[in-house]
Amino acid sequence: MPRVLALVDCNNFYASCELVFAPKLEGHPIVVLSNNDGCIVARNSESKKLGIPLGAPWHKVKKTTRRHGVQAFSSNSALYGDMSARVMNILTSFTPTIEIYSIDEAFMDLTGAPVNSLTEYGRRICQTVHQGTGIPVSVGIASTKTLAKVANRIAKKNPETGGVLNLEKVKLHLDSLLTQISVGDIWGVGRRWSKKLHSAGITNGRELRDADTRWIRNQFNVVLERTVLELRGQPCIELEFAPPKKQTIMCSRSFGNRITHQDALREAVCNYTTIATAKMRKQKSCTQAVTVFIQTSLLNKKEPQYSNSCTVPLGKPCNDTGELIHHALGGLNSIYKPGFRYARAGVILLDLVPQDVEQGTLFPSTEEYASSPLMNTLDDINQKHGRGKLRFAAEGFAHKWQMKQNHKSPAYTTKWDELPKAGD
DNA sequence: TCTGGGGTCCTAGGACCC
DNA sequence: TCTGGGGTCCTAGGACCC
Repeated sequence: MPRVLALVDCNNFYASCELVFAPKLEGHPIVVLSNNDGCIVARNSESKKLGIPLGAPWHKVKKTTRRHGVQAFSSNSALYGDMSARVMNILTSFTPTIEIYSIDEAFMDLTGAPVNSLTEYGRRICQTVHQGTGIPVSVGIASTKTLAKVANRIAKKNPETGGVLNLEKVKLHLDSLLTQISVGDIWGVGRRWSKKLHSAGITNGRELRDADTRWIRNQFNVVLERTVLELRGQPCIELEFAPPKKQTIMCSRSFGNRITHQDALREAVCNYTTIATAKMRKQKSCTQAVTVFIQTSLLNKKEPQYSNSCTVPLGKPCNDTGELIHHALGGLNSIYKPGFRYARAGVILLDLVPQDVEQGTLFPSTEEYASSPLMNTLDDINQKHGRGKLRFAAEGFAHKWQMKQNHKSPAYTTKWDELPKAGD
């Protein structure tokens, strides 16, 4: 039976989330900013029409966008995460064979569904998600993930499709559709390879599909070769219904203001360790090494630059926040140099292993690496009452380095005291 | 003054071993 | 002049994704 996949992708996801709770702004241009109000990461269609570029540094475009009446929102990840979960829930009610690919995308396996009613089915998905969450989505249907991505893209760009395109049904036009897609817009082709492909005379999706696979493999790698095969309708990338555990977990932030004292850096590193470690315990893993890194602003060429990192091997798997803070601070101490204005720091937990398996020992002891009651209690309380309710003293309270969020919307769906009020 | 954050996979080359 | 050959493991860096 030929495989049938759908890619469901939320339109302008972050911007759409904000609009759900600010319906008055419907029809007006809005943008969503990255952490620290750094740059623009999402725009609604009105902002796109104004020509506001994705990725633009906010401080550079703030004035002009204001003139156009653009409303800006700071990143509100709690809101987006919660809205995402609602969307995915609805998709799962259509079929359990779904791979949640990112915060705003999911692949669905529709193999076996009658081909002629697939477009209709896609429409129902759009309507149901929109009704249930207020989020608009597009659906691309095809035989491989890469082609489903193509279909989704075309559906999104062409309103006359109603947001749904079944590539199997428009096969006659496939060549012309692929010709219209620039090679850099194909899933799996980034900026670097797009450039290299262009200089080899391959400029659009059709030319990539028809390229010689051996040549692609030699000049690029096996990953791009798979992309070519997928464009031909030959599945190479499987669906993953159960997401694998993360192999590394990172937490890093740019600071709202430059840091010049080690005390503040220590505080930040403690906080990041706490966040990363809680994430790690949530997926029931232990780490075997922790990396700390610090950087001055790499973009500011006028300032003296310094960046360094330190990896501390742990000897045995660990998931205890206190212990990891100790190691992270030790690492920080060995790389810290006074006299610089630090812009960013981060903590990475490496070589993650399952919590209750001690690797390489003859007699694994399960108790030793299970979360301690203390860590469990800590996680429970912070889960219920919000992160930072219960914390290590080293995390501090002042947090002068905390990121800028001057335009943040409330946590409408995840905090009781920030629920939207009727009449607002 | 101010430019995000968090991941994965692949490959080449060096270290090391026999 | 001329200094083996083959295998494995690890790491850093480069590419990609959202």
